[in-house]
Amino acid sequence: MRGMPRGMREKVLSASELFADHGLDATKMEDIAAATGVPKATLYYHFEGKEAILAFLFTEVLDELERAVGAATSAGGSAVERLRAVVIAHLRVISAFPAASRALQFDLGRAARLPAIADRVEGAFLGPVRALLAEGGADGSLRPVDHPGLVATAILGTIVTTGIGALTVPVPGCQPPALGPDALAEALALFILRGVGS
Amino acid sequence: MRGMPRGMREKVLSASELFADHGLDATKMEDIAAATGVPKATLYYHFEGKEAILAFLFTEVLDELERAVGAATSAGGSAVERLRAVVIAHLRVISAFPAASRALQFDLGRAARLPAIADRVEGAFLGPVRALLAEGGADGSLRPVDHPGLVATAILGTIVTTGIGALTVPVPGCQPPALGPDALAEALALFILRGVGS
Amino acid sequence: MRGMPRGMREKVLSASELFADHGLDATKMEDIAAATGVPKATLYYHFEGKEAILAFLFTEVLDELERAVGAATSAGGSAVERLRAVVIAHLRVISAFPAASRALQFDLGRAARLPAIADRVEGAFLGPVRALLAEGGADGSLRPVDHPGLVATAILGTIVTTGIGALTVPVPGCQPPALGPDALAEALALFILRGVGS
Amino acid sequence: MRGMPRGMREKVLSASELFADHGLDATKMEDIAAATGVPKATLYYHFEGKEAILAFLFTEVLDELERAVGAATSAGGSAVERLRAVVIAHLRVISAFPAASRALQFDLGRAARLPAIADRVEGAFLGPVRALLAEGGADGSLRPVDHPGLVATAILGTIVTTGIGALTVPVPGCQPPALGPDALAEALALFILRGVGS
DNA sequence: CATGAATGAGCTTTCATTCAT
DNA sequence: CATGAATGAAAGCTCATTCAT
Repeated sequence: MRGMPRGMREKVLSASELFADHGLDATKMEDIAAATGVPKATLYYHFEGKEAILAFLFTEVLDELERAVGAATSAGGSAVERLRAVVIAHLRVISAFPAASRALQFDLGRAARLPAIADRVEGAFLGPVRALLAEGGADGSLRPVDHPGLVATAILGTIVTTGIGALTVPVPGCQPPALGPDALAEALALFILRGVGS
Repeated sequence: MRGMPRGMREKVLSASELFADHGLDATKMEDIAAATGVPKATLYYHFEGKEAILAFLFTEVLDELERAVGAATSAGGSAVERLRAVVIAHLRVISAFPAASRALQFDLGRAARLPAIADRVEGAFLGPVRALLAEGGADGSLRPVDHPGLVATAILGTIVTTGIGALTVPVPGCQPPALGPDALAEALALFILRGVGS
Repeated sequence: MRGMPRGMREKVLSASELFADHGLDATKMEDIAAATGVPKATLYYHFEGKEAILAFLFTEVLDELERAVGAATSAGGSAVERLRAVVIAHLRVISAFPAASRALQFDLGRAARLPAIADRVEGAFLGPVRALLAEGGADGSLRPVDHPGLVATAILGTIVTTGIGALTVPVPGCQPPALGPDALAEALALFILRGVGS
Repeated sequence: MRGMPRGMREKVLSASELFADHGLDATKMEDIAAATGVPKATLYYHFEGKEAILAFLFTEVLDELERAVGAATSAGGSAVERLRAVVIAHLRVISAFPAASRALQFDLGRAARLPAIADRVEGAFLGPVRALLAEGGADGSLRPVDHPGLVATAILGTIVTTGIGALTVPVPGCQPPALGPDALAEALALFILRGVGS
């Protein structure tokens, strides 16, 4: 990917919607060109191809996720407070990049198979959360868990599944009384920390 | 979809792997024909197209899920016991249809946008689980929750994300020490009921 | 073509409209089956294929044309009277088989290249009219012409072009004040006998 | 249809023969590509599809027809002289574009149903000829006719039917002693002006 | 740097036709 | 005799990608 001129980043980000709505395969270079106003051949001048554009979008989201989760985990406070901060941070990222997040989920199956993406998710979210679970077990603010990898994945699934559903708008007008990212985080954190048992 | 002759069902089910590995768009009718042994034109005789075949696969999984979850929720016992049964049931379905489940997750973005699929997930899982949450709140075996729809979705995300990761084999050899569906259910139920708080 | 059971002829004739509207290639066996109520495989039992069905329709029209023109030319009277009768006869056939006539014109290019059809047109119309021109030249009721074949073709073109346009309804509602076959014949006979010169 | 580069027009015109010999449906894009030397995808880049290519060919002929008939009718002289000029002009166009004219007649049924083509024929031939008939009725050089539209159509049918038969070569070797366009025009003009009556 | 024009490589889909019953 | 089911064989069309300017 060659250095992008000013404005290109924003233009290309605006293609997220397309990928989110149709998926990688059904999104044609022609459509991207039309949606961004950047001629097809110019897109090829800056990106290797369609996949590179999608990867760029994913990278933008994952960069932000890494930054936000990093900030949350490296802040002060007990493990439980920082885990709560992670949930909020993640949902805010989804809220900030709704279309790109939706695109990421749309092509999740494919994305998860791209080692580059899997590595980024590991580094940006799963690793930090596993570390947090360990620290929490040690400082007594979290319950020790037998399978930290599994639990980290469960937390990721919880956040992403509800976040995409509640914070992005797949079909206009068919959402329940939408919670904002912070209210959603409140409810989710309760679920993640306490579960549903009495 | 015309009435399918004996054996066709099994042959077509065997195409799940293809969809699971490549996704809808990258799965060519040619490949399906080769994998199933059913000539391309014959597939078109029985199904409207590629999408209809994928929908058929999804339907098979969701039928089984509905049956299994239905059995779990309608069994005797407290709400908490039945919720635990639902988790086991769901993971067993994923375990029984690993490829089709993976395909369902692969094309989740698309699938979730198909109202038919969304309705089936609602009827097969979300509805029953919301009912269970309400009953549990009433009988005291579960903690009352403010947003039952959100929590049901969180439980679904938890089960599917970890189930697909642990019970199906996307890329050979890169799994953690694989738990079976029942051991996984044990661990997940703990997370879902207790959360990770201390 | 096997012997056709009762009612089949009428059913198949009712497919003329399809051929007239879409042409041979764009008319699918499926459509013919649907339009006639005769199952596709049964059509194949009675006809060699699509072309054979179209040929059957053409034959019906050309049989009738031959009969009608034959009656007109073999009636008594001068050559000019009989030529006038030929014009009337031809237009009545078009009027009696509007869809099949339209189909014949639709696939005229193809039909004219089929020697069988060309021969039938020669035998049913061109030959008799050439004979009439010769007789008329002899009995003085018609002007002797240098190229009787050319003139016979010109007469055919005149009748068919105007007849199809005026007596069949390609597009509903866009016809000029429609003349019936006999009024049309009157006008055409005047053109054919007198021309437009003063 | 995008703007065509130099040489494309000629190349595409050379496909007339294909359409003339096989008709629209039986002419495969592949054949056109082979015949013109223009790759299939490039044809699709310049034309919407097969029909658009055929329409382009028709347009070329009809443009020329319009020009030639326009010149003939706007020349000086009496109506009868100009009508004679129209016949010559039309036959010369057929002679200049034999394959495309044949293609036009081959798919006449289809073409006539395309409003665009019908309009062009009206503007290029029928309208001018109707005007001529009116002028001739006024200046006394032509016989007044009751149905000018019908007569104009009859003249068109006469010219086209004989012109295609005599000036283009559908099947090698089965033509009568071929007249050239001018000799043919002579014979036809006689028919059109005087008819065959004595 | 940017891009309009061009195209190679496929894939979905359609249908005429066959044949076992 | 009649027909539902099945399929082989195309062909139209699309699209990612390239490249000369």
